[in-house]
Amino acid sequence: MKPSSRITIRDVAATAGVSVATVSKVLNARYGVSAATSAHVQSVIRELGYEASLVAQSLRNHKTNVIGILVADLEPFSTELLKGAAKAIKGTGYELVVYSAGGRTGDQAGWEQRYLSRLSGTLIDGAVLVTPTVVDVDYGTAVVAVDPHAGPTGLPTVDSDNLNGGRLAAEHLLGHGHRRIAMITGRPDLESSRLREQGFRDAMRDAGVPVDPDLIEVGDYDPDSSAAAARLLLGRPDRPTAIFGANDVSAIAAVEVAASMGLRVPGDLSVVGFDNVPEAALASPALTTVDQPIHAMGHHAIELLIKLIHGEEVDATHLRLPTRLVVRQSTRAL
Amino acid sequence: MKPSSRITIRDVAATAGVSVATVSKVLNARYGVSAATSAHVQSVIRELGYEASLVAQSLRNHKTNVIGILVADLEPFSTELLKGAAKAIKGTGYELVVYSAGGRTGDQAGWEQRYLSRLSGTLIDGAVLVTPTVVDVDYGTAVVAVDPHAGPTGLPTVDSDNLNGGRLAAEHLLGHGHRRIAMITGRPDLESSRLREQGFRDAMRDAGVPVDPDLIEVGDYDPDSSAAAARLLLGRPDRPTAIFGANDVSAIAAVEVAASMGLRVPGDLSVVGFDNVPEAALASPALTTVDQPIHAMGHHAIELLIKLIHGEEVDATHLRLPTRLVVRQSTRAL
DNA sequence: ATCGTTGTTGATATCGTTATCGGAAGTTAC
DNA sequence: GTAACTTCCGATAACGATATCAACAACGAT
Repeated sequence: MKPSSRITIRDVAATAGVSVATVSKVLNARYGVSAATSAHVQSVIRELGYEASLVAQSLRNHKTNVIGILVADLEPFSTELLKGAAKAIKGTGYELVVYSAGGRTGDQAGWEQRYLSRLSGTLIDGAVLVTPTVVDVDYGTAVVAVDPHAGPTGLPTVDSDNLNGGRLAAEHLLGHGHRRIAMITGRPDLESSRLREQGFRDAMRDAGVPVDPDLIEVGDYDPDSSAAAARLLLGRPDRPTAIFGANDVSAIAAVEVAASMGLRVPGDLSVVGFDNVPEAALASPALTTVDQPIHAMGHHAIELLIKLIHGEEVDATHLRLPTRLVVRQSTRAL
Repeated sequence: MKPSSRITIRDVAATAGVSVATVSKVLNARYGVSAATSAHVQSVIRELGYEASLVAQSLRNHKTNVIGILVADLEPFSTELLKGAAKAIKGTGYELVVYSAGGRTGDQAGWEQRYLSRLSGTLIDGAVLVTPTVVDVDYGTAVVAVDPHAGPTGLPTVDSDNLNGGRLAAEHLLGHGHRRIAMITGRPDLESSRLREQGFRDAMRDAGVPVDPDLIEVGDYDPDSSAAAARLLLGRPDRPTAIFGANDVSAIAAVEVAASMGLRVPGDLSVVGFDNVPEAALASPALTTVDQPIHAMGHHAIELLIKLIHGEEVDATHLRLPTRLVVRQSTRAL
């Protein structure tokens, strides 16, 4: 009583007493089949529980209706982006395949390159890249990059106003009287990281506060690396009164390091993050952070990608969404 | 200068001066091709940057090397499970497609049924179901359920020891002197929810403490629903001194409701959760909770599924992983 | 010289679907 | 009654890969 092999269009044609061509026409609502036979074929389809093979359709139509999303790792930011993308994709007729490089497992750069060449035109119709090492090459497919690699790139892009975000964070701390403000920066190869730092520096300059080079440490957007940076910063004799973390992960790591050193946040140290992932609101103390509309970014990335796949004209291939400051409990006036 | 259409096996055969059959043999390392031609063909493949079409291979081989994971929603638990699955799938030769029903959007039950019938045998070789409404039907594919629907089911399953977990939570609170202990239960249709409640009741009975029916409210594993339940419980004149949330989401919701009512956790109210998602450690106060090894569950689900796909003998189709109590700051002796 | 063996290669059918095109009816107009 | 349409339907060639099987050459054995 095994279900035997899958029901094909031929089975349907046979039991309906028509040709496969007719069944195909019925399936795709093509012109050239009478109402009567159409109804009959449809009833047979229902009766047999026939479903067209997506694989065969893909081969024939040169499109798979699958969109890939490549993330370097499932950390909070990409997870949120994934949620936004997953929601956006509903009802579009596309499916979402998730490829995760699986963290810093020495997989090295270029994995998305390899993935893409293997998949494009064969398993996916397009891809959203949420991964650092995006090089500006001609992928065979439609591609949208989120928070892309530094450097001018011709790739369609979705990001947020990182420059202004960095400025907002610094201004918030400056406005609260802080002067010795440290920063744990992100991955130097990421455009977002550079812009956040630049915004931070701009605000400091505008306020006439010099940036102490000793108070800038690289955190790589990564908890361990950021914790090390925080330990360095807070171990200094003239330790900073505030830290700006390039993302929430590094800010939270800084808070934890501070706590382990007996420093109270925000009593002894103010901390500002970036991203406003859900964890920021849950952290204790709740993290003051720069919000980027992550879900919306995922949404726009999918929308943009689908337009590109369809070959539609897109007015702006570089979408930049606004950032804003969310004040919570991790900052206090000096 | 467009890349023109994709390079096919025919192009390779043509430029290499051999037949497609030979190229195919080289690709699959089949017997029957001389070392010389093999080397030559391989160099042509490299030169042209040829990649075999996964779609065509799928059609021909009746397998796609894609595994689907169906989640009802990307809440913390499924997100963690997804991470575990994503990590486990690396190096297996399979890809992971994520299907999210997108929350309680009236999509109604049966969506995974529809998905599966549309995808199985055509786009995916098997599926992991992380979704409530798993009915015990014969899906056309290999299927593994995580935290399945209540009721005996023949489906291969991965879950954790929910019964003992519920007991651990209750015993912890009882051991701290609590007697008026409330519970916010999960979705009544889920086996996990029922078992957690049962374990809770068992421990209460063994301790000789009667369960006040007024102190059991349904939370559906959902933040809003759980918050409503918490408001009900904490609004009572004889309010409980402790709450056991059927998952971390409801426990955190309860903490928030308590805070909004001016109650201090753990001072005025002890709260225990279930799952030990990352949010539990970040919450303030850090949540005492019952840990289930979510990543491991994802890992085992993928492993089991791949074995099923390969038709291997599996010793146990029902994997039950242990739970353990993680004591943090949200509970205190009465 | 004939036969069998081994090693290498290529034609070809097939997977399940869709687009194209031709043919068989039926209908209308003269 | 025939020409010109309309409808409706089916045969068939793709899509890109793989497995089967036949063909063929080279070789040694008889």
